[in-house]
Amino acid sequence: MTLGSAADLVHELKSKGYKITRQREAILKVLSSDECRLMTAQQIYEEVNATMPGTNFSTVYRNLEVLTQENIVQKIEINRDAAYYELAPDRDHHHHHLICKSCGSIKTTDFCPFEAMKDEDGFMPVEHRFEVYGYCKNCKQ
Amino acid sequence: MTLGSAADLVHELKSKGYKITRQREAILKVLSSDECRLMTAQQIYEEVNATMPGTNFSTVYRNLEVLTQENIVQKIEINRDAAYYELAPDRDHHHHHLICKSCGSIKTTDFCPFEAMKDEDGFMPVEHRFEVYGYCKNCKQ
DNA sequence: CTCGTTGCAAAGGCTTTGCAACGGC
DNA sequence: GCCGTTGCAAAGCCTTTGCAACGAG
Repeated sequence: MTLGSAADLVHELKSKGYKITRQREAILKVLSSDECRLMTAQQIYEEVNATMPGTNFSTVYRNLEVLTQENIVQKIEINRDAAYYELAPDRDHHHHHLICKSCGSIKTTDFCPFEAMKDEDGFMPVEHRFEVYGYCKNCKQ
Repeated sequence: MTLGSAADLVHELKSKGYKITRQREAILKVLSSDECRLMTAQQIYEEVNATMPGTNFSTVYRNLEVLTQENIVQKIEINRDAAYYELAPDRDHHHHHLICKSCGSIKTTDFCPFEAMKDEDGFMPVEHRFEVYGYCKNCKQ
């Protein structure tokens, strides 16, 4: 699976029968921008409106839902304040999160505990979440 | 640290300057009942009202917040529908969760990936969450 | 032209908060 | 009696939904 560029993702959506709107393109562009992104709907909304002014909050939410269902985006519910979204593991490299309890910054780590896990009586694992909370380099004085 | 019985926890709260009310006792009793519990505020509210009819939702929430801050209870935000609460790892044995994507049942596992994690450049870990989503014995046909 | 998509506004659902009454200690 | 706690009702906040207008193919 190729690491998703915005254009690739647009193409993929199209081939699945979805229409390509300027709003949809803007959202995909934000999500697949260079740096590793873990964003709230609010943040995505703001960045999208920088290129596509007038785009509605509902539109962002509805598209994030479509993208999540099509497994292009992964929804992460770290805390109840707001859900986070990022490119799905298939599109990006598999990783986990280091979350600073002080400044809220989120780093990614390649360490994955999943392989080490022994069989759990009868349970068939499909997905997993591993998040570490602590203090980042700047905040740990 | 002793595994918290309701009486112990009541005593601990008292020694920290909190007043002991019948509502508070009922909440602690529910949380520290025999089986490993991972409950929503709604579920706690219902069980508390079985012994203390008339207890308000706000009271449950306010107490859960106090208990979380005093590190007696741990708040787990698995999905946005509702937060889950359980005795904090210090009070209970350390464990993680196996969550069935079909029936929603939650089992616990003693497997913990934390020791295996290598140092992450400058990040000082304090807490961690590891949750595995999949299908339980009954649902995995 | 058709049917998916958007904007708008309102509703939903969990959680929090203001305030007066209550009740541990 | 004091001050933390409760009950009640209302508000907050993220997210979802109904509906008419829009627009991609």
